[in-house]
Parts: sequence; structure tokens; C-alpha cells
Amino acid sequence: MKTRSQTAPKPLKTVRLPPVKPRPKQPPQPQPQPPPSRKKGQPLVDRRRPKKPPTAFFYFMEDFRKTYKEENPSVKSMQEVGKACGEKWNTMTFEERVKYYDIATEKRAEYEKAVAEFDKKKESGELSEESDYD
DNA sequence: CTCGTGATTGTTTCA
DNA sequence: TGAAACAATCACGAG
Repeated sequence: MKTRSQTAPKPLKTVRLPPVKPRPKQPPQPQPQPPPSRKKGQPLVDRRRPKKPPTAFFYFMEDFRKTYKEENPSVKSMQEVGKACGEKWNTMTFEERVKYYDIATEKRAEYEKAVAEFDKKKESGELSEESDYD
């Protein structure tokens, strides 16, 4: 048996949110020492691996931001919102978080796909550093 | 005018 | 397995 009678319905381990991928197979990347200066005007999408997609918490923050700003238009920094977000996030029920997890999970699938394609491109073209370099 | 900082949690990556 | 870095957001300061 699995002593599944644990009254604590651990909300975790549900939804289809894969905990984390150990390592799909990361070939040795020849990190050519990219300049730490990231271009603001143009997102370094092709410079390095695709940017990490926002997490469920961030999606929640997007929505929370609007609500928080409407109730607290005097707030100027996001620090307060961030704190409020974290606090509420902890009080939120898993069911509500699942809503964001679901979105984040989908985005991650896309991200993985992008990485796979990016990786493939690397093998094909060695490096796709693209023309971000001036 | 332009960039970095600050705060939050979740996911990613490397050794 | 564990730790560190990075993800977005907005206003403000410094040079």
C-alpha cells in the first residue's frame, strides 16, 4: 500500500507540472564568453539559449500587479507589489495556483521546443550567434 | 538619455 | 544532490 491516507492532500504533485528536467542532453557548449552587456533594445533571443519563460509566480504577478496598482495607485516601486505578491501567493490555495501553473507549464513546453530547435541549429550551423553583435 | 537596482518565487543549469 | 543565476515588472538615481 501506499499509505495514501495522508489526510494532508498535498496539493503538490498534481496538475501536469513536471518538477524539473534533469538534463535532456546538453552538449558541451563552447561558451564564447559573451559580453555581459545585454542589449536592451533587442532581446538577445538568438544570442544564447532562449530566455527562460516566466514562472507561474510571474504570471500571477502580472494579474496581481493590475489589482494592486488599482487599489494602491500610490505605490511606485514593484518591491511592495512583489512582497504582497509573495505573501498572497503563499496564502493562495493550490487550486488557484494551478491556474497559473498550467499556463507556465504550457510556456515551458514551448520553451523546451525552442531550446531543442536552437540546439539543433547549433549542430547545423555551429553557432547561431546571429547578428546581435555589432 | 541610458542602465542598474530593488523585491518576490519558480524554473533552469552546472559539477 | 545542491547551489546559484535568471525570469518580468516599474519607478528612481547617477553620470
